[in-house]
Amino acid sequence: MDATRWLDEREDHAWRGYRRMRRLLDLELARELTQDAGLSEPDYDVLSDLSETPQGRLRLSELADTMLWSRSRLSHHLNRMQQRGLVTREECADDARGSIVVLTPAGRRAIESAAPGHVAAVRRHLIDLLTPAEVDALGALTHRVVDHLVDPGLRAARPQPAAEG
Amino acid sequence: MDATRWLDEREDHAWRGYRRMRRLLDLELARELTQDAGLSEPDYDVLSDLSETPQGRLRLSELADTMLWSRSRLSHHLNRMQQRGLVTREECADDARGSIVVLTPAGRRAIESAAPGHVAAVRRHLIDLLTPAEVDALGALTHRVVDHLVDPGLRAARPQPAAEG
DNA sequence: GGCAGATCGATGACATGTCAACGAAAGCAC
DNA sequence: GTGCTTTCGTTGACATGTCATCGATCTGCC
Repeated sequence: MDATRWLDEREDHAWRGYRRMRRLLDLELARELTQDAGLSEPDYDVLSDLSETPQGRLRLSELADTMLWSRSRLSHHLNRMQQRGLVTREECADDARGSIVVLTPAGRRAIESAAPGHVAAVRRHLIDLLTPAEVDALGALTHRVVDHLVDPGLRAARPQPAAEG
Repeated sequence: MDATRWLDEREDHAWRGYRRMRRLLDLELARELTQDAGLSEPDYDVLSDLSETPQGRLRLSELADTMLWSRSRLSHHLNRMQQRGLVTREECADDARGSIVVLTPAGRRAIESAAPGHVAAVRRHLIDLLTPAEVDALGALTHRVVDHLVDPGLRAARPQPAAEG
């Protein structure tokens, strides 16, 4: 049992910063989204993923996997969205167990009117505060962490500081 | 009404990466924390902040502000932690409205036994996957975003790549 | 002192997320 | 086809977070 390697000052700074940003950024984006469009962030994400498909239709399990949600959570959330008329469910022809989530016209209007404001908020509170190099670093770093979480066997190594371009 | 500036490919990559990392990293850290120490992340944060004070005591509102929690949320959560014997409440001498949150011996044991494993998990799943430059970049970027959210008036500008000091 | 308004923390109602369990249907072995 | 196992999506119970509200107390002002 060797001694714990605590976080040094820089590591601690990064870790605390990440957690504070996560909390405050989420709060602010959710606040603006609710105020401007009457949608929660989960609502927005569901509608957004649906609207990116050609037909505005997705198998429930496929949508859940894309969003990294449990089927249970998605099912509950769809009930609420369905009651508000944003989505409907249809039976799946191939698989009688399945159900297909369908964007309603109202749902499409909702996401289309919400998107510009939301993207602007993401820019204003995050993206436009970063240098291009930081945007790239954030993209690289987050995807490396995600890949490692999905498959720790990959031993997702730190890229070598030098070399490579 | 000018056209929306959508996210370009790199910006979208960073934004999607951030959201996926946030979700997966939180899930994994919470999972390990529950399994190894019987604590949730909120539990851990409360205990951690308390244990960093000399006496293990903090005014409720002070703790709430530090954690960026609402007083309501903290009050609810303390009820649950109190029932499990991790904290207690004491009256505040200076201010009869106030209450002081106190770490119990059991609470101190809980955080002290949980901390090494949790820090190791943070290293394994995040910090140790980053280059030193990325750690610094993450620290700089997140704190800039946080400062801007706390006080947008600061116009927290992107640091100039060159020059300036 | 006495009043007006702010702050503190608690509470109840409600929204949301998690977890375990379930019935129905599909897949697979034989 | 018959059974065993897995997958799909739903459901109910419960844990957690948010919001509006409340009584109590403090603060500043007169």
